[in-house]
Amino acid sequence: MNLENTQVQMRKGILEYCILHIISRGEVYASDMLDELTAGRMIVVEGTLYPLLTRLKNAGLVEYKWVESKSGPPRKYYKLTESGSQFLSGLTETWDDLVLSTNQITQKSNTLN
Amino acid sequence: MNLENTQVQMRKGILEYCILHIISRGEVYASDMLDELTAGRMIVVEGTLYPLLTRLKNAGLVEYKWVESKSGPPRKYYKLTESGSQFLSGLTETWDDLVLSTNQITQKSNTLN
DNA sequence: AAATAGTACTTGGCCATACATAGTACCTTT
DNA sequence: AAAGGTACTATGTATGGCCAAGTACTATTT
Repeated sequence: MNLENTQVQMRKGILEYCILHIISRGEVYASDMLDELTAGRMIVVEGTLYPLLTRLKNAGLVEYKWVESKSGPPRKYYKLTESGSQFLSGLTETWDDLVLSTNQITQKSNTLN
Repeated sequence: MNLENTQVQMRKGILEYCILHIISRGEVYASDMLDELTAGRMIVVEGTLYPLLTRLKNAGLVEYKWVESKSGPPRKYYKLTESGSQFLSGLTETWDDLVLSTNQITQKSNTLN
């Protein structure tokens, strides 16, 4: 039980939320997502992102189309499905609630005690 | 892949943070913690809390002493160790960073696009 | 044309945690 | 002694993040 490990655990599920959100803003492919995540200081490696995209696709939350590239192999451009859009709404609420609860619990010493 | 499942995933690691924080405010036993978590709308069941406390104890982050009760079996009253206090500091930073990053990514459409 | 480097995506296995479920042990009340 | 409540324990399942290695395609270099 070390910090690094707990940091990994804390990310579980949250990445899914971030990625769905990024996809919701327009069609993107994996490298675009990595760039946006990195810009937000959320470091993600390929071995995490690609399996996650596959899960989202299998769950019917996203879909993709192949688009040829001028500088390498073709890319999968993702976009949200209707189902994925609804799912994202639910996730947003879940995340907001979680942050609210956590803040209330961890700041209780300053406000109630 | 459903909402309920993702909600569970999102909690991973965060409970550890919340519980360490609760223990940091004074000696408490399991039922006290459950009450505080519930008050913050963070629902936790025994099957989650007790194993977590055992892990924290084995990792040397918390320690406990048995205290007899007037209304039932004796209780384990927990408090943070020096090591646990440092760990909590690290966790606090991790959590704050995670919230910051997530908010930045999910609100990007309003600020940068 | 062959070798090299870069980009995009895939796959298999490992680990830790949240949870469900069932069970143990102790105490008080009736 | 029986019943009910409280406190804690143990086992097994499912999931996701990550590492590491690998495949496949393209462009560039030699």
